[in-house]
Amino acid sequence: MESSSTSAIVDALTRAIVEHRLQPGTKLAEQKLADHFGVSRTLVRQALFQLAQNRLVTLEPARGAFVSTPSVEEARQVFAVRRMLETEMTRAFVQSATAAKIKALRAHVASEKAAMVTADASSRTELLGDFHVRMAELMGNEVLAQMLGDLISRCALITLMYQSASAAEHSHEEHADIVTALAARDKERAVALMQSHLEHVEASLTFDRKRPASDLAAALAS
Amino acid sequence: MESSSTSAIVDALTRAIVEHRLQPGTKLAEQKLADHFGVSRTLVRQALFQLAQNRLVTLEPARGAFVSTPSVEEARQVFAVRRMLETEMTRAFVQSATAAKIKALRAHVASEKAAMVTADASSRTELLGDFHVRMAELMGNEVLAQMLGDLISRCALITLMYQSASAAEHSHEEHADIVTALAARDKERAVALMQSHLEHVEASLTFDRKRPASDLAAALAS
DNA sequence: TAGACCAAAAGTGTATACACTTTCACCATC
DNA sequence: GATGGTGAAAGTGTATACACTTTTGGTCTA
Repeated sequence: MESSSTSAIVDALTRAIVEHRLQPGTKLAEQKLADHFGVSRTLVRQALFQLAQNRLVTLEPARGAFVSTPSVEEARQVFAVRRMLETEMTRAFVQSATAAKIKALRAHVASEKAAMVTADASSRTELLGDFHVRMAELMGNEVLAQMLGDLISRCALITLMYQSASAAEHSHEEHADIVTALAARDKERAVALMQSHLEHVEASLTFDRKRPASDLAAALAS
Repeated sequence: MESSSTSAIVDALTRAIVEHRLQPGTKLAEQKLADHFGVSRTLVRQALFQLAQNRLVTLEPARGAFVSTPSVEEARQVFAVRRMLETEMTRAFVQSATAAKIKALRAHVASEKAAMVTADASSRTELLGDFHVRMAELMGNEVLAQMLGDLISRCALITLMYQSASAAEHSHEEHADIVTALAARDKERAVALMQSHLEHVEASLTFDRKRPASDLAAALAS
């Protein structure tokens, strides 16, 4: 593999985890990762540390790193925070909405629509999450965008663990409705739609799956 | 994996930065820190990485680590996010408020009052920030509490960089008013008070200070 | 057979080594 | 005196070494 800085390793592992090639609970042995990426354990350890702070990986002292298995309780808390944050974000978005920003959101929804037909589950999940991050970015608040991005990558892990099939289609339609309300500058309607959207996503989680730990080498091969 | 040594270094540096013993812009040389803490550079580097993710420290490639100097723009964004999050948190708090929770907040406000007279500026700032984290904790949402804690430690750095004197007293009084509204289950009043409180804190920042970089050894001595 | 025990293997935690980059003082030049 | 170049010193980035812990697998025993 090519010359990998720490962030390249972080990105590769993040994708593998969020795209669900690495199942929650999988052990991430340092030397195996180091061999795979062609670097020393030093860089792998840095990457694992960073992923642990993103909550995608859990570190157990003297036992090693594992892909996180978010609990149901944690999932509910993450969604509760998202509701708080995004309710107010939506309100503020209407305040500062411009034609260009609406257009950008419409474009995103359009690309969602395309992906619903063609793409696989993890790509769809990623794109659906990006809608929310996109809103934050369009407001010009990097702090908000980064924070929401973190929350949503945690959601991606949760969603892929627990989400029932065919909820994606529903999410996409709700995004479209939200954009319509934003375009109409209808603040209260937009907020209400966003809240019910997040409630729907949370409600669609089944919270009863269990899957086996995945094979490290195979998952990173792609 | 996450050894107590590393987190001890993180804690010590966090305190030094938040308590303003280490001025923004100060260079954090790895070997000097390693000597001071009596460990190898390895652990110091891990700590600096972690602090960089908390935004208390900035890493410049091949040049080293420096205490962050948050820009005015970043300060405004952090406060914008806090307003979003805490507006809704306050709303939710009223919903789930119990006598015990109100009592806990009253106790905190009382300890603030004591500190206003006796404690130094950074202790007061810390205690004032803890009020907001305490609210999150009382709601039983660890994700929220941790996220707010991160935001507030960034605020502490910002506040200590920019805050004009005597704003602390004002904050304390506003906390007391918020608790009164919460105790009365007056949702809208509590939310309005929280919002204006955060606006006041942000407005009290002067955004025009400059201070020299501080001496590493002296700052960590205490 | 089930369980306890122990040694080897595997793996993590920390320190150190070394290559490469930046910084800085010193000197030569204009 | 200012400017620019040069080499040593300091510092960062990555790899490796080594101690210590956990895991594993087999053997002995009841």
